[in-house]
Amino acid sequence: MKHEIKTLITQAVSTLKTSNTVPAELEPNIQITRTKDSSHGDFACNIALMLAKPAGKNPRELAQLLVDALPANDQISKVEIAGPGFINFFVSQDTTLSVVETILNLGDTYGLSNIGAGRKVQLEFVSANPTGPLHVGHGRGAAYGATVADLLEAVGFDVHREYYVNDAGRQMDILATSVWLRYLQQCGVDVPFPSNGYQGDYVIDIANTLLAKHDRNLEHPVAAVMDGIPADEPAGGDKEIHIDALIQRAKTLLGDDSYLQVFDAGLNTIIADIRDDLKAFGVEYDEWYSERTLAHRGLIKQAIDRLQKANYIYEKGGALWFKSTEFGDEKDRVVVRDNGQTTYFASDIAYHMDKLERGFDRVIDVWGADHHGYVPRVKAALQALGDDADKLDVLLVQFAVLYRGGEKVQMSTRSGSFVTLRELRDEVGADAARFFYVMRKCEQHMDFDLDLAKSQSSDNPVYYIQYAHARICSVMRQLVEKGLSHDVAIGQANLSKLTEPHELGLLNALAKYPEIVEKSALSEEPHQLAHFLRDTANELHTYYNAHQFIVDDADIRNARLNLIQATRHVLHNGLKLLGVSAPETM
RNA sequence: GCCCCGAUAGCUCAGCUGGAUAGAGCGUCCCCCUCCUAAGGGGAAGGCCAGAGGUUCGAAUCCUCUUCGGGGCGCCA
Repeated sequence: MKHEIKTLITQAVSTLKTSNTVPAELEPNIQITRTKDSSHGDFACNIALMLAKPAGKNPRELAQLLVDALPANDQISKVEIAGPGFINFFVSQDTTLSVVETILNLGDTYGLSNIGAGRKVQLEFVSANPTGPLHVGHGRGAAYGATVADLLEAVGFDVHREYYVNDAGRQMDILATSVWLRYLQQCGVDVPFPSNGYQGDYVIDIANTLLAKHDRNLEHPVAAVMDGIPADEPAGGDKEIHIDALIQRAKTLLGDDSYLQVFDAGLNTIIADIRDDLKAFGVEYDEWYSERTLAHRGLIKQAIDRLQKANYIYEKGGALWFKSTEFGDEKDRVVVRDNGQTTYFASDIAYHMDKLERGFDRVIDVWGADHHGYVPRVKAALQALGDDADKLDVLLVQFAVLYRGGEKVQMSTRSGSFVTLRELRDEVGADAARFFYVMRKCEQHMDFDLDLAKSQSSDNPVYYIQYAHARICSVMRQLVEKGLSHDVAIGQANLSKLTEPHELGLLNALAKYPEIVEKSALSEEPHQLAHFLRDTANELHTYYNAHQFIVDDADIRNARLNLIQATRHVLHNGLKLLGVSAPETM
């Protein structure tokens, strides 16, 4: 409907252009908005206010000219000029009511569209280092990324969901070494555990499976492990130097093959765990992209070569630097260290180069807001490579802080006692977690109230919406118990009897749903859908309290049942897009 | 020091990308089940949209400055 009114206005404007009432060169941005107040009709357009000045007319006068030039349309029952010069449109009753039939026909597909026209979008999200279980901070990125992906798919984009696995680099060596040291401890070797190692119990679990598989074949005496290793921090040394020495020692004593086995035992166990965890959270990927393969396929070298050929690489202090400052970054960045190893950034350049070469029309990265400083250099690299950096959008997600009993829940990765995503799911359930995470704009800091997420009351928006859905299902069960049935055709024929304010409010909400989905998707703002569903649930509950659905008059009864069934579809479809279940009983 | 995000009711947040009288929920106070789930509904009170300038027909929304929060500024990943 919105689009149709826009078309009408566009035609009216061009009519005025041909009569020279409005300068022909104007290309106005026509905005049609839903009104807040029903006395202003259903839709409003502010075009006359915007064109008044360039056309040299007063807004109300111009509005009248536009209204006069408006083509006839039987879906519009009335057009009014109001206030300073708004053009208000009143939609005909038939059009208002037709949404019910549309929804009942389309069912699960109501709200889907094809604005994306099959354009390929790659969406990378979570991509947490596989050095331990996901924690609650990752949960927000997971819920947000998955929902944006589903929304984009709903409006017709071809979405590719990807997890970038950081399976190379020093952090992974620290993990492998941590696993091996725990393994040695399980063997009874009295080695100290480094302060900078991964402290979590899951490392011990991995060590135990390693022990079960390899018996004591990876064991070395404590002297061989620790002799000549610089002191750890608590002993007055440097924890970084200490752990690096231990990594080297592990590689030397184990040899390449055994070291890789320890490394992969850690990596594979954790990746499998992350995959299960996300799956239980309703989040699945099309691809798990390995950082290691970038090097194996020569992509890192290829990327650096291309930058070199384009003259954006120079040598300083034994390292190779990328001139990212030429593209607005605040300083140049190292891509190859003086020890010959490429940096994480070099991998990321190669990864993003590869993303664009895979033919996506658009590439979206969902990152934690703490990585925001990283955006300019990645964009700089794409520009330097001659790729279209505008195809890349980075969505930054702010932190979520958990509250329990009004107190901030302390998190500490260091001690290994952080709150994991799994613990969160166990505590509040996947539905509440998914909903709460997307209830806020992503750039908004979030207070996640665990008690509220758990509470089964109207305070909790998840239950409130789910309850509206369950209530409708319950009404349908009651109908059967009373020996009645729902006749959709009779309901359809009597829709015009739905004239109560509650019914009109609900009809309005249902008609708005496709616009909400479109807008949530295109602006990457799932919270708009979350808020819409809450409002729609409210309309339903209000209606439920004010009116009886199962009434004696079969005409009104079936018309109302059509309306609430349509509402049920919208709630169901919307919740599904948010990754939340729509239970039939509660 | 530089950069990013935020500041709206007592609390947690919306505000449809510049429009009509700034909205929800919670909390507080009053009210509604012999009736389809009270996991619900109705009503009341509650606001200098952090502050100051600017842009224009019109600003919570856009620009500048200030104040206060959160985060980031490695040859770590």
